Amino acid sequence: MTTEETARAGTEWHGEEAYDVFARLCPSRELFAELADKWSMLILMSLDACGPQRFSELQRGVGGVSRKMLTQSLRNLERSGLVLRTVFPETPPRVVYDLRPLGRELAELLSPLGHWTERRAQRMLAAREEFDAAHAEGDL
Amino acid sequence: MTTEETARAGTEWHGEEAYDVFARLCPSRELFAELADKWSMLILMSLDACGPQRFSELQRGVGGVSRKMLTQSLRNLERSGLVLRTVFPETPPRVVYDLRPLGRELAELLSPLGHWTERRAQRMLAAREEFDAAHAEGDL
DNA sequence: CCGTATCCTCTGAGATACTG
DNA sequence: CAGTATCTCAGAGGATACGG
Repeated sequence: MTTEETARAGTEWHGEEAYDVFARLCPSRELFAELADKWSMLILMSLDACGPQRFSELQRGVGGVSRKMLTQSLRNLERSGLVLRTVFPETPPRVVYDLRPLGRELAELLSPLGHWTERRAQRMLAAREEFDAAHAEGDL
Repeated sequence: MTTEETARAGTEWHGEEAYDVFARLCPSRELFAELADKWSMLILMSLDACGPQRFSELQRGVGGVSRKMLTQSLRNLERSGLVLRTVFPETPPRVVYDLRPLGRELAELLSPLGHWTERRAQRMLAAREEFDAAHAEGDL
């Protein structure tokens, strides 16, 4: 039995044990669930690819995100120490978001994921068609 | 303007252009949204870490997942060509899930994410407390 | 410009019970 | 064992309007 498997023997997490994202009650799972989110990931990737950005820039950059979800996701990321929010008290106000070191670490793991998805999109779409075709037969 | 930024000038995607996860209407975005999901990611990570597994093994491995969500996520992953489902026609039936090459590629990008979360959990939790404390002041 | 507050809709997801 | 089907409900998330 490997270390990995040992750590996962039970998935209840009764404290004392090491952090384990597979364990339902482990704090790291809650964090993981928050980060394993479409909007959060795209925001971090956008900040990684394009550098510091204003709120409205982010909204344009992350296509389809509503102000509500953008605000909400940014707050979570800020709260967990991944993103830095800086307000310039001008009129009209200017607010700039940037990655903090922790966020940059994560973004650098995330960006390859985005690129991989783009690179393999064709292949996955083909697989889908095949799958759908194969399963249409059975349902005639 | 970098290539990256050029590709993201508009986020509408009118076909013809390269795949772009930041574009709301790009097919790669739909794929990304499906993969940027707690359960899908944990399933791929579990298959990566522990090898081929049966349905019930996966359910135990991925703590807290319901049969419904497990089935649903596995179907999606199978449909997109990431996971292979093999049925052994015995009684009782045995069904084994494994990574296909495409899924293994992805899983190898995902697993570091899980480990990163576990490694940095403490730090993120500390940041949260700090944030919450700082914002409790203002709300007195 | 950068949000917050409110309303409203729709689906994500658990619980439960049934099938091959 | 490995699912499918149905019901149910909370909460995700969009639209809109207002505030600093």
